[in-house]
Amino acid sequence: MRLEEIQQAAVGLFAQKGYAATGIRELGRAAGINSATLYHYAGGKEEILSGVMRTCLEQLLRSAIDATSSSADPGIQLARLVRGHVGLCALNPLTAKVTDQEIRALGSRDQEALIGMRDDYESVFAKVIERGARTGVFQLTDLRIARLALLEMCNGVANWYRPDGRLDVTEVQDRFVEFACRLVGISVVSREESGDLPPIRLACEPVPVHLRGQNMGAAG
Amino acid sequence: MRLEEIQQAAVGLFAQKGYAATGIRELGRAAGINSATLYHYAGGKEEILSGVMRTCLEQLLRSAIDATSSSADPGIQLARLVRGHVGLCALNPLTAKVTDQEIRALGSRDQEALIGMRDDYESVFAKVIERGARTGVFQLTDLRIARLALLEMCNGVANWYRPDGRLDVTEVQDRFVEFACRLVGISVVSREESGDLPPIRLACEPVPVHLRGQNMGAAG
DNA sequence: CGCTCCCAATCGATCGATTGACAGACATTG
DNA sequence: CAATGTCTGTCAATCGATCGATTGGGAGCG
Repeated sequence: MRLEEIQQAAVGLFAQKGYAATGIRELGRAAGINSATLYHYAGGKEEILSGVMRTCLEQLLRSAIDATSSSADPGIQLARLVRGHVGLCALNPLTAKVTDQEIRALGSRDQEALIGMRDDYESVFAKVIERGARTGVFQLTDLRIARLALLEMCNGVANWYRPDGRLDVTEVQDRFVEFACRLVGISVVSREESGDLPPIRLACEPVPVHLRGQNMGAAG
Repeated sequence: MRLEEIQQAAVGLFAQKGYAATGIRELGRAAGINSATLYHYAGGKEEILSGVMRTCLEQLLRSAIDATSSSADPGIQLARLVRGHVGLCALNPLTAKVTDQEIRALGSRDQEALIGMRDDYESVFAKVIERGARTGVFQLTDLRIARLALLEMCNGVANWYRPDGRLDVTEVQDRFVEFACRLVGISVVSREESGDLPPIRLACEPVPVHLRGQNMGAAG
């Protein structure tokens, strides 16, 4: 699929230089095509960005719904939310970074839609935290600050984690589940309790160097 | 001072739209001067950005040295570091956001210098965390992940806190000191122990609406 | 022929930066 | 006092370059 190659090239450049500082000729060059051809497949610069962000937020939302549907325990729900979020940020750091930082680059139409999706996602966290605090499981003074601190902490993974680095994703997830549990004042939820749902690599995420040339799973 | 007005206008626009998406004519309009006049006072677009970032990082470094010099207890040192960082992010959210996100926009000269300052600052955190873990005060599995999670959590304050909002800075500082202590596995350091060093408003930070027209302290 | 894929060339607009000139304040002259 | 020179502050106009986007047409294939 030519669109995915374009998206991968775009995500790489957007994450490195920012959306506004990246030209469409540069995008074309990185994808190996002329800038005019880029419009044929992707429909324009802004459409590339909004498509990438929608892909990322849809996956986050799906993961959040999964995380809260298989147990009613707020601690386990929180651990699964964190595991899913950190897993996505770690496996798709560039996509996650672009999604987190470039909303302001979009026109008001796309911007409102994507902010709505982000709000939906964050409200899942808010509800879990609220229920955990109301039932006396979590020990928190200010629920809003706790949610913001937790989400920023998890989002930050996209700023420093690299799939070709020394740390493996599962270990980072374990560590962040531990942080999250400590943060809300409960004993640490084990990996068995929080489940080991495999994180998903998004199609728009550039393939790291150490995975280049590998069989991608499906028959080609 | 005309330079500070320009910096304030620039920080406001950079934080809202990003450095690359902000034109110098737009900067001039926001500062009430012609774009050519802007060069007379500030020397160019990139120089404005690097000046703002240097101001911010210098203040952070000074605050970190203060935080670690008045006590040898790793817990108290960590609490003071967090209090200082959160205080600066809360009082100067736009400057902090720009400083955190726009390093990539600079040329390699300024970029290297500022990355060096940031590394110096983060290494203060690293040393405190290392000593706290080595002496058995902190309960941590991976020191690097803990440092990164902690710093991202604190940096995030700049993304949501607004000085004209409902929360007061001290309360946010208290909450984040609590989170930090929980994160490293110690009992919460009280406000008395961590000190109440008043956070500083940077000259480049735009003045929030609710403070407009007030006497700024100095005569004249 | 028709269809898909692709690009060189070009559009008007805007970019960061520079130039040259004008206005006013102030000091130096006769 | 008036005339002149100098310096600072300011901006309209302009520089070449690049921006996102579009056009028209060529290459390859069925």
